[in-house]
Amino acid sequence: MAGIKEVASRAGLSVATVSRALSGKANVSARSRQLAQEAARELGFVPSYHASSLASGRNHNIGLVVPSVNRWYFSSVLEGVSEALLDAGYDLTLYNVGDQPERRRSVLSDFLLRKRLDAVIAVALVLGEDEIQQLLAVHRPIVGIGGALPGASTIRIDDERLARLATDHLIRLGHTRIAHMTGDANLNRDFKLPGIRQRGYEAAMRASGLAVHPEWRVAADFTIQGAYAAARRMLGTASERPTAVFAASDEMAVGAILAAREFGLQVPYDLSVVGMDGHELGETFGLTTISQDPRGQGRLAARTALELLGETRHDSDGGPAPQVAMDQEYPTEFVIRTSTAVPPEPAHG
Amino acid sequence: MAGIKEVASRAGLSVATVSRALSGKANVSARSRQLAQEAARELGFVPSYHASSLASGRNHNIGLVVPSVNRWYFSSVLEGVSEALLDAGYDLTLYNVGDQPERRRSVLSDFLLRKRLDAVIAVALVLGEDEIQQLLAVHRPIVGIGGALPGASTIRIDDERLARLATDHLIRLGHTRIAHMTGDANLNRDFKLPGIRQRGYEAAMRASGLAVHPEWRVAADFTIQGAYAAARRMLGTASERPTAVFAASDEMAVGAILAAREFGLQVPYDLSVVGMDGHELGETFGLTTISQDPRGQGRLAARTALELLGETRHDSDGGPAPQVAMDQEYPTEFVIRTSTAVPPEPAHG
DNA sequence: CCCGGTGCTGCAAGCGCTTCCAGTCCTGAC
DNA sequence: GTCAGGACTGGAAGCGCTTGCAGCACCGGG
Repeated sequence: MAGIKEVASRAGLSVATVSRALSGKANVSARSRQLAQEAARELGFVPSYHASSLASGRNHNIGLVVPSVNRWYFSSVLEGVSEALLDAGYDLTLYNVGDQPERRRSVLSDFLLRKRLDAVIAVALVLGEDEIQQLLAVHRPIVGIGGALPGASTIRIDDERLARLATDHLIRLGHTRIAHMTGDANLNRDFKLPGIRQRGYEAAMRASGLAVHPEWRVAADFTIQGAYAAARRMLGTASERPTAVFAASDEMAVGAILAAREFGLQVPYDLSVVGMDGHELGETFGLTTISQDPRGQGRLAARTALELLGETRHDSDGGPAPQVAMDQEYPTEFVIRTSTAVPPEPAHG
Repeated sequence: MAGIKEVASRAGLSVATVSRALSGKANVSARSRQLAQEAARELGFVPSYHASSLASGRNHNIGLVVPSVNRWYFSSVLEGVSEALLDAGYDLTLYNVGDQPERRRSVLSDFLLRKRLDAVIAVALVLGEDEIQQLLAVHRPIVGIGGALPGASTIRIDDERLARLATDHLIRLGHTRIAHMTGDANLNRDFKLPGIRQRGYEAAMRASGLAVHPEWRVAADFTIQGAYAAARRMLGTASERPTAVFAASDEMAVGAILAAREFGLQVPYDLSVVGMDGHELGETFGLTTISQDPRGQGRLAARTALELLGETRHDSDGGPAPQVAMDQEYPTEFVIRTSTAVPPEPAHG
């Protein structure tokens, strides 16, 4: 494993010049640069990460904290972040903290703070004041996606408004008996999203003077299979069957559609279903949904972090210092497909 | 940001003793250790990763190279690896190389070799001889999952045999017109798995003297939606409709089931479907499949890597040096559910 | 009483880079 | 011809830890 010293002696240059040449710094003659590059290539030299980080104070490494990696939304965000970071020559250190709060705690204190991360991107992570302070204290950029991180840059969508919009779509079609599939509060108390979307649903119902039947509020775990099981239970037992379902995620919407089919209900003629998120499966099921491109959000988060690190200043030298919005609302799109229609004629009066 | 020097002076000890005390080394008196720990806690000291890595040569960081992060199999492996690594106090650096070979190349040379990774876990990655040599040259453990990495430890299932088994299951039920959903070779030439499973299917068919109708070989992209579209096309155009489908993944099997329903075909009475992998969705669809627990494979891969790093020797000091199998076949399970049955009676002779 | 161990401890030498600073050479203006 | 200034260059001082080594106190055996 060749070090920079071998490269220097092979190139007939000093270590200092080789370092400057290879890292693209100024004040190196074209000849020296070329000599250094050639020698480096011949020896297969790659600078030691730790040594250069230690010396320069920069890590070229960004941490991503996610509660899960198995769900479409999170893996899409991850994909976007990974893409943008790889392009920028940054490493991505992944912390899949899952549901366990104690794991999250140890990740925060033992890992994140070890000065080895230049920035942290946190997805759907709700942190306590003290935790945020802890993070901000190390003076590294923090970017949040889909979760409130007071004090940090965030990329978010207006979940409550969008949930309201989705519900309104059903109401405007003429539905009055609208069920809502939400998260299971017992599963993960830190996962605030279901509650927010539910508020949007309830606000829309209330605004139109519609009753929110407790039987129509069905909790599942945000997966297709969980929602399928929950929807079956609801459709099988509800004293009055809803004519529409607003699911807090597309996976759950798909689960609801599958359950409906099981009951011989035709979507959308017997049951309208609207989802939320923009899952790839939505098209196959003709799902009406609000699409939010998590991959793009991941990319944006990574770019925001890089910008906060001053990584983009090189491009526009002379211009003003980059202004990074503290709170960016990511665009969404209401995609109307074939899973929503006017409610069926009342069967028996 | 307190350094070890501050801790040392606060504890009234030398830097050396503090270092030994905090990293759990022997030859430190209980008193010194406690003093060091107290001082460290009071100052909120966390050792600099880069400095300690540089000095010790150990990184506590393992790289994971995956072709995708969005598909169930890969995200499950990722989850397992992440879990085991987090428990061991190791960092996980993720390289989502995607389909692009040039990205893979740059990842390998620019990142992996930068001495910052203690080991590499590669999932479904087919490497050239030179690439493997390149990796082995840096003298770091490499663990492969689901892909042949000659020279490296691998964790794998016998895809060809299992595909044959799945096909045989259909044959034994009496099916003779068996379609196969495989990968699209044009999409990713490096993804060898579909070809291997297809060989198993063909071997089973041949062994039973059954014809492999070209119309029944349908290529898709290993997603539900892709398989759905492909299966629809096949079911709509095949001159002679198959009575069973063996899909090279559970996602594709689900896609096939959805397509079948679209054609009014009842699974399993009109069409038997068997998948492969053990996707969580399988239960919801009553899918007969061969289950392979990728999460467990990820955990095992991580543990294997740690073992190769000698990370487990502490537990069993005095015992023999850990022997790591170079090639571990991971157990699988044939799960028979309700998507397979005897073929339908021939409709018109 | 002397001596080899044993158990801790601290000094100091790195780990492999980056970067400050001083120095050299060369240019062009005066 | 002189000199200021710019363009490069190399020496050397770190970055913040780990660890080899030497030193010291203290033990028990001879």
